[in-house]
Amino acid sequence: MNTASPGGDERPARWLTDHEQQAWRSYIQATMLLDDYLDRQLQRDAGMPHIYYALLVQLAQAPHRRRRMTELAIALKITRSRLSHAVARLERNGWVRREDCPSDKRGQNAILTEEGMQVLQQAAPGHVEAVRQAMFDRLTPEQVGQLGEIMRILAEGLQPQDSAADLPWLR
Amino acid sequence: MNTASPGGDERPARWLTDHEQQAWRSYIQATMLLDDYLDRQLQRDAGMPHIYYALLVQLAQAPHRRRRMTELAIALKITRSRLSHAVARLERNGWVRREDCPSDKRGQNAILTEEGMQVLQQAAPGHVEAVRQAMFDRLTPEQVGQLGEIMRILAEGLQPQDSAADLPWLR
DNA sequence: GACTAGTTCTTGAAAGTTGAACTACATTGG
DNA sequence: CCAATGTAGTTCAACTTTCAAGAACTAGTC
Repeated sequence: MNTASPGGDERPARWLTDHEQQAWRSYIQATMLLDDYLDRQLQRDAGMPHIYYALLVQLAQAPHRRRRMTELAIALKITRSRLSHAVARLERNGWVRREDCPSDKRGQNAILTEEGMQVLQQAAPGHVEAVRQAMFDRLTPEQVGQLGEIMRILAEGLQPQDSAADLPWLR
Repeated sequence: MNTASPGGDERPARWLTDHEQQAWRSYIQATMLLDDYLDRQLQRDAGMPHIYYALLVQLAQAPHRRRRMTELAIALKITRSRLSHAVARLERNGWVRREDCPSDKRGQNAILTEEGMQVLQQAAPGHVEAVRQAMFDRLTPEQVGQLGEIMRILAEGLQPQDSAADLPWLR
């Protein structure tokens, strides 16, 4: 019905220990719940899903409030296709506009509009408060450190290999 | 364009410390990357997204390999609507079938078919290996413990409101 | 110049998700 | 028993995401 797992099928398959299983289940539950929670919060208070908000944040922090599409896609760790649709939607809302890249005619810059900046400024406090209340108010400073370190390790291991390799305009 | 944040706008809004921001960014990145990674792995090797796989696992572990729809939705922490669609799709594939609940005519049981069980058994080792390779092989046993504890705390805090209400002994 | 290969971004269709409206049945209180 | 209200699950419309394909451009090579 689908491709068999590649070579070495006879390997006895290391299972997870109870300890690991418990951590895994908690991880899945917590990340799903938190993701849903923040998505709903932002949908309600700012009219957009979490990733769209993150996109506006990226633009707000960038010099001149603008950034190349590919750069954005990499920073947000999403596909260019997804980004295209997202920017198209934000553009329809008037939060973002596009501009041809002068140095590379294939390129596009996404630019945060004044209106987009205002939406962001209105949404930010509520969002930060939600994050704080859902995560940081519940963890000790020590746990925050542990979480940061663990997540840093996991993210590093999942980075699409090339990542830093070729972005000449970032150098 | 959207609802203004409710009352008390003048509150100075506690921001995140650098320490917290760093942890937050790593968290967002790691969870996005891991989710994508596992979704792709399961789509490739088992022809379904992660949550659908989790649904089959739930059924496989349930007595008689069957479970009430609402019960499943709660266990998976998804909406009933989403579950309806998921079961419909899995039913079209022949992995799951439905059955009227004898004791409550409104109810439906989802049942794992023999074919579904086989798909699951084929997919499981590869999935476990992916989880292991992406997470547990990179963390020390101590970190696994920390992660489990942290995620347990977060999940608990996000449980749809009632949760703590009728578990007085947890207070 | 023109060929080839690679990059950038968009597009359209299919698959998945969401929230609200809806159907059908169950339960409760008079 | 009956009306009112609640619960189980589905369906609809709007939206987001993914996948595969393609248009437009750049750069290296002969």
